[in-house]
Parts: sequence; structure tokens; C-alpha cells
Amino acid sequence: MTNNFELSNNERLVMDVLGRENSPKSAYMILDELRGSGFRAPLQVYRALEKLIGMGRVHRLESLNAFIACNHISCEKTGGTAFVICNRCEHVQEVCDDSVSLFLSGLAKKTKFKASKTSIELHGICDACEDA
Amino acid sequence: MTNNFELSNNERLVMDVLGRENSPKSAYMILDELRGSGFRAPLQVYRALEKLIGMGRVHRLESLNAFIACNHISCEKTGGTAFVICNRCEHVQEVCDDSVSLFLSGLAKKTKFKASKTSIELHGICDACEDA
DNA sequence: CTTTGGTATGTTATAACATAACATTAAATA
DNA sequence: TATTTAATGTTATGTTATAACATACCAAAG
Ligand SMILES: [Zn+2]
Ligand SMILES: [Zn+2]
Ligand SMILES: [Zn+2]
Ligand SMILES: [Zn+2]
Repeated sequence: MTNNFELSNNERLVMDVLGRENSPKSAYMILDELRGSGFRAPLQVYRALEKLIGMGRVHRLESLNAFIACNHISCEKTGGTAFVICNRCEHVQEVCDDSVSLFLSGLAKKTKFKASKTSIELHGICDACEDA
Repeated sequence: MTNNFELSNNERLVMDVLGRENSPKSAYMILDELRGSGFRAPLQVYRALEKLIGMGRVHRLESLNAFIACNHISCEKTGGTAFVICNRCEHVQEVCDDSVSLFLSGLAKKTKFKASKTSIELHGICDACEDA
């Protein structure tokens, strides 16, 4: 890799697909969207995703086995991110503020635990869908 | 189903496997442990798991694609459960107290969201493994 | 320049996780 | 007994993820 701010060709293609809309996509959905650009195999997607996640540019949603572009400048500096996922419209809200990091650090302290990776995901109905 | 407190034969077998130790098991690990009891296909496991999860007797760990017996009387009455999972010894701590439910309800309020399912999972190193 | 070593990419095969669709059995109830 | 409901069995398939190996590319060292 040249540096953390430049993307390789495949990484940029995957980033572009995820950047187009604020909705989660599975690796295989990404693969299908990129067949026209020469992608043939899952690994091309998974390798790019691994890098992008490492850079903090993409998040993995564990409860969906799917991926989404980060919509913050950087989630890396915070203590964690919570994802609020509407089951109806698929829209995802990304929350990373003090309430999240305080909750996580409190939980770690209470359980005498050193957390290296966290996942907070809520499923339900968003405000827009509730009104509609 | 007879009622919520009785288990079918397959449900009891799956519950027994999960009840033996406080560690997560994948559906296919459970299947393999139950081949001697006549299990042949994944669906036998998945169907039992679905019921047991519905009863609150088993939890699904989204970040592991695995399942674990609930170690509380009932998590159902609370606002949510957090799982603290050691990457080294595989031990899982289950936390469902006010701090969890307050965090979740606060997050839902802040995002104007009606949550129907939540998942909080921390990965890292537990106290015992840290000392060792 | 050319060798060497690192990084990215390509390809095939397979592992791991999950469900659809349909058949059969067993138990409840009318 | 006839009807129907819940549980189970079976086969096939769909979906997600990684292992293992091969190739291409490019930059620095010799
Ligand atoms: Zn983010
Ligand atoms: Zn919505
Ligand atoms: Zn529980
Ligand atoms: Zn441990």
C-alpha cells in the first residue's frame, strides 16, 4: 500500500459502490455491481473491504453480514459506534458520541474486560417509516 | 408446541448441548454433537434454536454466528442484553442491567427509533486471561 | 539494467452458515 | 375415525467467507 489515504484500484471501486447510497450491501451484492468493472471473485471484494475497514472508511454490520460506508470524518477516534438500522427502509444511522463511548467503557470496567472490538446494532423502525 | 415451558425432543437435545458449558457453539458444531442422537441435517438444529431463542432460553451472538444458553432467569423482561466475549478463552459474560436498558432507550430516543431487536457485543480479553 | 522483495491482484476450490420446498410422522381434537 | 395441527425428516440449494496457489506490478538495491 502506498499510504493510508490513497486507495488501490479495487479499493476505490468498492468504496465507490458503498459511497453511492447510505445502505448496507453484502459482499456479493458489491461483487455483482462490479462485474462490469472486471471483478470475478468474492476475494477481490473481501480483500478491499478488509483494507477499507482497517482505514475506518467502511463498517461491517455484524447482524446483517453486510458493509456500509462510514458517514463520519472518522469513527476511529471515538470509543465506539452504534448502528441504528431500519428494517423497512434499510437506512442506517451511525451514532458515535460520548454516550456510546461512556457506556462501553463502563461496561468494560464492570466486567473487567479489555475490549478490542465492539458491535452495537439496533433493528426496528425509523421515524420516517413510522410516520408513513 | 405444548406450552412455553416444555421442550420438544429436539429442542431439549439442543438445549442440553448448549447448557453443558458457557461457551458459544455454531449450529454445525451442535449438529455434530447430536449426530449420535440421530440428527442428520442443519434444519433440525436451526428449528430448535429458533424456538429456544423465542423462549429466551438461548441467545444468538451475531458477531460469531453462534449460539449460547441464557444464563439469567430471563433476559426478556429487560431492555436488552450485552455480551462480553473473550477472544482467548471464549468465555461469555452476559450483562442485562439498568445501564444497558438505559443506554438503549436513550439511543432509541435520540435517533427517534423503535427498536425491536438489539445486539451489543464486545470482543477482547477477559480479566482471567489478562492475568494469566 | 536486472534482481529482488513487497504489494496488489487474479483464479479455483472449498469451507462455513442458513433456508426453501416438500414428505412423513405423531399427537391433539372434533 | 376423520381432521387438522405441530413436530420432524430429507434433499437440495442459497448465501457468506476463506484457503491455497498463481500472476502482475513496481520500486529500491546491487
Ligand atoms: Zn463511521
Ligand atoms: Zn425506515
Ligand atoms: Zn440471557
Ligand atoms: Zn478469557
